[in-house]
Amino acid sequence: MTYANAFVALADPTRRAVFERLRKGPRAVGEIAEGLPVSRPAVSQHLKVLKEARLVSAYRDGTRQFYAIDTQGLADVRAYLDTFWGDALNAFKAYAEKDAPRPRARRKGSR
Amino acid sequence: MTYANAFVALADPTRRAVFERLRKGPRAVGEIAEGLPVSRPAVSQHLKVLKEARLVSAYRDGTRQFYAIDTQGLADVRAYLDTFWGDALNAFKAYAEKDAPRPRARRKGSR
DNA sequence: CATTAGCGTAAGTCATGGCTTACATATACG
DNA sequence: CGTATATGTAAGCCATGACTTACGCTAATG
Repeated sequence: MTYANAFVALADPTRRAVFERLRKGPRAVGEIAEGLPVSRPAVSQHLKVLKEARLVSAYRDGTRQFYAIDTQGLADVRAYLDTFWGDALNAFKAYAEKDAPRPRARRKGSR
Repeated sequence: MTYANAFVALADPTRRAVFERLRKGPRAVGEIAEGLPVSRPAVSQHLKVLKEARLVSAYRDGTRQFYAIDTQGLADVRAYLDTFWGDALNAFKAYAEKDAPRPRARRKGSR
């Protein structure tokens, strides 16, 4: 159920901005916070949420903490979404076959 | 940028429950609300958010309003996530090639 | 050791949003 | 028309969470 956390994580614009800053490779917290309109502690809190959603991973290098994109969380979200695709298509199919061929209003007297 | 709304929409558990109830085909608002631990107006509000995120579509049938899954919003989210996959892999690749195979200290007055 | 750099955590503030009940709107039907 | 059914909207309450500043902790450095 990590996809639930992933949705929550990616729902916040600032947190997406943090996440997107890791596109070009691992970055330290200070580098990520630099240029963002929020404080560095705020970035730390966002990274924590992203990490719990398995969207990022971290490792130390001296006093610095590097964060990188973790594709695990992305895969979880993708898998969740894919279940809807199949279901949605199947549902439409079943609906078209079993129920009314036209989803229009069933008029009264006529027919 | 509808993926932003989609993330917000799917971040809420109740709203996901509403969304998942459409897996097996279009449903009226009353049917969706039935069995859920929230009131029917709450479901209406959730459906509004889902609709604005292009995750569901709606059509009338008499006094009833049917909602169905709209794959457009799903596709938008998927496309957004896919950009990270490529970037993440490329970044790792570039990192493994250019920088050290071991994430050892570098830069900034290294000695 | 003492100091500095780099992060994480604590505590408190404030806006957002999810929920409720009450009301408004729209369509079918006798 | 008047009523019933089905849904959307309004207003208000309250918990959650995103932000701030202040502080604590760890690791490199001289």
